[in-house]
Formats: sequence, C-alpha cells, structure tokens
Amino acid sequence: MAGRHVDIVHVARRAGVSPATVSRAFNHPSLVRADTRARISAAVDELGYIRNRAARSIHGKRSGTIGLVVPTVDNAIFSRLIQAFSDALNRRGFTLLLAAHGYDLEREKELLRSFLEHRVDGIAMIGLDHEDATFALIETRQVPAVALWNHDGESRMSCVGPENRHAGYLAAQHLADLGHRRIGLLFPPVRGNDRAAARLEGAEALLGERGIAVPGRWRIEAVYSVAAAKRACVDLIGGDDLPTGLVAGNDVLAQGAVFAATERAVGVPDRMSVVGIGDFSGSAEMTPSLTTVRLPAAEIGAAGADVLLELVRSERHRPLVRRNLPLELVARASTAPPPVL
Amino acid sequence: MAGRHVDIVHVARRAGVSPATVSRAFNHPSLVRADTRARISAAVDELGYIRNRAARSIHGKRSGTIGLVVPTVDNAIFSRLIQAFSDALNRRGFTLLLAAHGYDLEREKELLRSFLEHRVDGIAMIGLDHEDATFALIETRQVPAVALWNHDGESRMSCVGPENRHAGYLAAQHLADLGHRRIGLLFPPVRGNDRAAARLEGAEALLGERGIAVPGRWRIEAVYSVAAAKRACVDLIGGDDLPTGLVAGNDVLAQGAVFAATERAVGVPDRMSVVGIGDFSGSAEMTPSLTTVRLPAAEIGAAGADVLLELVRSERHRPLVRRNLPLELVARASTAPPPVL
DNA sequence: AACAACGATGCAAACGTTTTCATCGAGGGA
DNA sequence: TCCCTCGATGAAAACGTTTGCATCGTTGTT
Repeated sequence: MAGRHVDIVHVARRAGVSPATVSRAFNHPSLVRADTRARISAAVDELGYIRNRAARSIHGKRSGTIGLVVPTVDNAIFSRLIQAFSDALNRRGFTLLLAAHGYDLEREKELLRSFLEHRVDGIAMIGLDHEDATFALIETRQVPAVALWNHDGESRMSCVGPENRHAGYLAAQHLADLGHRRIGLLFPPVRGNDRAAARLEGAEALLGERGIAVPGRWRIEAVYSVAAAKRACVDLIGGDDLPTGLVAGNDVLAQGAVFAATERAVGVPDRMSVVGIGDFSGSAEMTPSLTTVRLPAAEIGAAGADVLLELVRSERHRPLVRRNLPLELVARASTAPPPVL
Repeated sequence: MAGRHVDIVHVARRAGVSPATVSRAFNHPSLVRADTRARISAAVDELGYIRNRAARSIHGKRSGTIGLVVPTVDNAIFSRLIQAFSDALNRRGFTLLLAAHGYDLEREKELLRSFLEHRVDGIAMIGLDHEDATFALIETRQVPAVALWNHDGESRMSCVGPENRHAGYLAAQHLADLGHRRIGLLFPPVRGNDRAAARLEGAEALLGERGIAVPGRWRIEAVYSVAAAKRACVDLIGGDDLPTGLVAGNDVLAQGAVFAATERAVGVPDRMSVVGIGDFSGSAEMTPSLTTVRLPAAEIGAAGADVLLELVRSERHRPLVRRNLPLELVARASTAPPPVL
C-alpha cells in the first residue's frame, strides 16, 4: 500500500526472490517459474510498484517513446494526423512526445535536440524541408526518422504522404476542366512550409499547361485561419473584376473565401467557384459543400507510425522508405462551370 | 564528429577534466571556472554530445516531462488547448507527453500508468470525472496533477477551467431572454464526459427556473462531429413541429444544426435560433455567424501549465489549486427573438 | 610565518534496472 | 552410482549520470 518510492528491490524482498528474478519476470517471463511469477505479481500489486523506464533505457534498451514535431497542433488537419499517429503508437505500447515549432525551422531543431535528450526511439516530423543541422543531427545519431505529409521520390529521409504538388495540380485542373480561364490563387505564406509551396507550384504548373495566366491582383496570401482568409478576400470580392474560379491552398482558406463571398452576396458557385485542399471536417457539411482534394490525414498518421516503428525495430539495416499515398478530388457544390457572359 | 555513443566520460576526457566537472558545468555552472567551462563546451560541440535525461532522472532529478491525457486530439477546441499547454511547457524547458483515451476512462487509467512509468513530473487531464483507480494512482504516487477544462469548488484535485454548468446556463438564458419558450437541446452523449453533462444540467436548470419544459422529441443526441449533428437534426427540422430555439452542447453540433437548417430552407435565426458553446475557430465567420458561449481554450492551456509547473516546483507543500476562468456569451447573428405567430 | 577559509576539481558511491555468469538441485543415461 | 544436461535462480557488474566528501592550491588574516 506504500506506493511512493517502491523499487524492484522492495518487490523482490516482498516476493522472497532476488531483484534479477523480478526483472526477468517482466522482461522474459518464460524464464521464470509460474508460481514464482505469481508471487512477484502479488507483491507488485500489494506495493503498487510501477516500473521505471528511465532506469531501463539506461541499458541501451528502448525508451518506448516516439517524438513528433509538427508546425502547429491547432489545425484541423494536423490534429487528425496526430490523433491517428498517437493511436497507432499506443497500440504498440509506445508513448508520444509532441512539440510544435510554429513554422520556425530553427525552433524545430531545438525541439529535436530536446527529444534526443529524452532518447526517443524514433522521430517523425512534418514535411521534408528542414535545417541542415536537423538532418545532420538525425544522421549522426542514427535515430530512425520519417517525414510525414509529403512524398518525394528524391527525399533525403524516409517519407509518408501524398504529393502535395499533385494536390495543387488536381485542384487547378478541376477548375480548368470546368471551363474556367479567370482563376485566382489564395495561399498561405510558403516560407518554411514546403507543403504549401508544392501545392502552389502544382496549381501554377497546370495553369501554365492550359495557357492560363494569373494576374498579381488575384494572388492572395493569408495565414492559416478562416478569419484571416475571409478578411483577405473582401477586397478581391468587393471589386467587380472578379475571377470565376479560386484555388485555395487548404480548406480553411477556402472556407474563408466562401464565407466572404456569401456575405457579399457573390454566389458560390454561380458567380465564383472555390476549390480547397484537405477535406477537413466540416467541409462536406457547410453550405455550399466544398469541392476539395482529399488529403488522407488519418492514413498518413497511421502509416507513418507503422513505417517508423518498423524502422525502429530493424536493428541493423535501416533502408529509406518512401510511401506515396493517393489523392482524390472530391467534387461538391462549391464548383461549377463559369457563368456565361 | 563521432556522435553515436558519446557520453559524459568521453567529453571529460576530451576536455581534460573529470566527468564530475562536466556534470557540474551543466547543472551548476557557477561552480566551474569559466575557462574550464569553455573547454568543456568545445568538447561537447566537437563530439556532438547530447545529455541523457534518462540517466539524470534516475537520481530523483526531474525527468523534464509533463503528461497530458485528453479524450481526443482531433477536436478544434482541445487542439487549441493542447497548443497553448505545449507552448507554455516548452517555454519552461519541459517536454510534453500526450495521449488520447477516446472517452474511455478505463483507458485513461492505463495511459496514466504508462506516463508514470516514464516518471513524468506532472499530469494534466481533461475534466474532473475519473476512475477511482486513477485518483488513487495520483494520490499514492503523490504526483502533481491538475484537471483542465472544468472548475468545481469541491473538486478532488486541482483544476483550471470555467464552470461548464454556467456555460449551459448562459446559453439557455440567452434564448429565454430573447423570448423563446419552445427550446430544443442538442447534446453529445454525456457518459464519461462531465463537461457535456454539466452544460446540459446548467441549461436545464435555467429552463426550469423560467418554467420551460423540453419535450423528449426536442432532445437530440449526436456525437462530436458536424456531420453527425447535421444528420441528427434533419428529422427535427424536417417536421413542422419545430422549436424556435436550440441550445447545442458545443459549436460543432451547433454548426451541424445550422447547416441542416440552411439546407432545408429553415431560416436561422428567422425561424429558429441556434446557440452553441465554445466559440471555435470558424464560428464567427460562418453564415450566419454563430452566437455562442466563449470558452477560453488557450487561457486554460496556458494557465493550466502554469499551475501545474508551480505544483511541480513546490517540493514539499502541495496545496489544492482551483482556478475559475470566466465565460462570456458572444451574441452574433444566429439568434434573434422568436418569430411572431 | 602560520593558519583559516575558500574556490576548483577529482574520487567514488549511489540511483534502479538489466544481463552475464555462476550456482544449485533435479532428472536422465550409462 | 557417476556424470551430464537443463531449468530456475542469485550475485554482481554495468549503464550514464549526479553529488557528498576529500583534496589541493591560493589568498587573506593575524
């Protein structure tokens, strides 16, 4: 019933065995006779003993922790990924260390360092764009690592995710296929955010192929928030020189654009079509429901955990694993052919 | 340049001092001469040494980790709290261990156990309703702990949050004050969720005071998702026996209700007013903008971290701290007086 | 000049666990 | 009966740190 400072020695005394046997009962039960095991188990319960993983990991054993560094937790789509990642980890008996760097890659390196101090068994990060020092840290420590949310066949580290470039391409393609030629781009700042940069690049590639030019006044930047996106769009939508279609870098921005348009009585999709990227929760339910490119957030989290734990397991040989997850355009009510003049 | 397995002994050799001095240079710099410190620092850089916190915490030192158990990460409002909590922790040099129990309090206990194996310096959990075994674990281990998201003057453990009961009360009061008498309730399942239970109780208390009865057909249950809420509301809204006002247990449910109404051409607020609880991101920007009771998620996270770290610091005396954070009704466009008959 | 006090550092024990090696007793084959 | 093997357990070293105590050289005081 004590509880506070019981260690393996107390348990051993209580069970009338040596500490070594108690340790074995936990780690290699088959080496301990069943009735001895039972006595140990009883002693553990009576004393309220809880194993000390710090003391274990000192022997080069796994710490049983995995570190995940994200730009921000407060974001519909990352939180879905985190949830799936965390669940997959817990199922396998690992514990999640989480930190957010706020799109500051210098900070990301510091957080990684702190994870390494805790001797995490593996590291997951969002995106493939990191400081050289970050890559160096991972390589010299030889800690298993995986980049989530991005796929790139040439990547410096293992990665699990879709082609963000392709997501931008698909979104723009959808509008172009509907007949739009006057198209605007609403994107977040791309600095320190290779996902957004790749999407923008993909959208521009498609528009280039189709010979569509986007004038500067139809290129809008807004930070990640419905409110900011809505604000950023009022100018665009207030004027009468309106694009007929808008590609948004993610669904939050797209939602802001739709809300701004609705408020100004600019019909979506009658006068302007809007396509997002992400398929966040709520995008299907809003009015009009949002056309978007579905990003498989939960799959990325689950598959990312699988890949990472596989790397952790493989003692010796640590290959680079790259997993490309499929994207899908989900056509809903926010897009339609452009209005006839 | 090695990197892989450098320990404090290697650093000591390289710097020409004893391991004890290296340790002191880290933990009590004032005890080490400046030029010795410089040599050690150089050796650390050259060898790429990273301190081993597991080995530190074996001496009863802090592990530098704080555990946070939430029902789910994938939830606009918790993710804001997590973000704020994590930032506050990082600022003070602590690392966050995060786990989600999916509204299963049995599972919560297991996750707590696993955190204790990792010897977290403190524990934060959502809500005040936990298994007896959970409380027992915290009490016998004497680990600093705080409940977030709820305030209760009688609570068994320290807590930081608003009165959820009051949130429900305020929401219902707003509708009643506008003149509504025909009021519906859209709430999540309350099992294992004392926040939702308290809000429902508060709403019913106000309605009782005003002599308003809510018939069973206007009591709707929906799990936490816009889609589920929307589905749950179509029956209610399809019929012609409609309440004039609806209190939703949180903004996600409220958004679902508004979307359902809009789709069925039931004007909000002309034919039905909707009030939510939470003030999630997006609630202000949707059309119509949502009237809601603002829950200070970021403040809870930040204040919760402060309170917990304070408890961690106070070696000996560990008082019960209860912090009540204020609520505020934010009147927007989704509520109005009931239609005149 | 002798001594106290102090600052800087080293030595070695300690932390809680795991693991290697040794020991002991039982059972089996000759 | 003797020897070998095997299963169960214990003793002790090891892991990477921190820290109490000891040591040593300086400086200041009388």
